[in-house]
Amino acid sequence: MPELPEVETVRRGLLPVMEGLVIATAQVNRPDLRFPLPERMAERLTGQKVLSLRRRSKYILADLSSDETLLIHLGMSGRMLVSGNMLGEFHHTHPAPQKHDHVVLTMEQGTQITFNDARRFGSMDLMPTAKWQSHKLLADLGPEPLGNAFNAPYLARRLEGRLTPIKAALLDQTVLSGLGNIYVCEVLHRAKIAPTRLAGDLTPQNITQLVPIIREVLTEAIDAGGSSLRDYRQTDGELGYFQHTFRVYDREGEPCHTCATPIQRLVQSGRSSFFCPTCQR
DNA sequence: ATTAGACCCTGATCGC
DNA sequence: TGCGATCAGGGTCTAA
Repeated sequence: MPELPEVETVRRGLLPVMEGLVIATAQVNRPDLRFPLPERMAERLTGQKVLSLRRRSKYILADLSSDETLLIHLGMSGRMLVSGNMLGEFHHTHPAPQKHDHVVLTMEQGTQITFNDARRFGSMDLMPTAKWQSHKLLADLGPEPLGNAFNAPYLARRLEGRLTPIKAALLDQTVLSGLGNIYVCEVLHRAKIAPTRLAGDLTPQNITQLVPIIREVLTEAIDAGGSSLRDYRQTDGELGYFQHTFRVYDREGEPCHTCATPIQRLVQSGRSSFFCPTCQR
């Protein structure tokens, strides 16, 4: 599942084949994703020009000429794959339809954009563009980690007094939006903070260090095209390569790059935390 | 108000 | 090779 860097990579991959261009047809193969697809989605997309393609947290938003916005969430296993006639280059054939190709958009110049999602935790919705910020899935999201509203005073205020582990607090999308399991693990290792530390027990120095580390990890991951473990692919089917840079995630038993102590794994609120028991306190 | 746990669904992998 | 248990980048909902 894609976290912020993977979603941003997908958005950048879709940009040249969607923004400013018209959706010729929309085909829905399966409407029962995480939530049912909106009423008459295919008709509401057909003939619309995509005015802009934005990202909010782990969501992609396509603003349409109809004054509606298409909201896309990839869930755990969702992919957006681009094929066909792209930017004047002719890629001779469309790939064979795959299992779990739930929605296929065909753009006017012939590009096909396929939403494939084996687990169907992903979702799509349509809403009035003017009201996008109050959409149920977006209304409670915390600030973008790469934006100005996310800073040390803000984070300190949100963590103050919280008895939950810092791991859980950073996964809480109302605190900040965009981090997932991988990047929280990586951030906490770089910040030398144990995932079990209570959020309210972080020192002001911890919090001051955390903010630029979060920005750094996410920026590096975006530059690497995201992380590909199992499902995630860029829009051209290529893998991201940030996984080669992991310091702790999925490295249980392997030596810490800093001190050689074996990386440990523990389960917190149902998810694996990977950490170095020596470096992270 | 917070927080932990079950649940949603499919597929890959591992141990037997 | 087969089979069950376990695990997986997400989030929502319920109940304590």
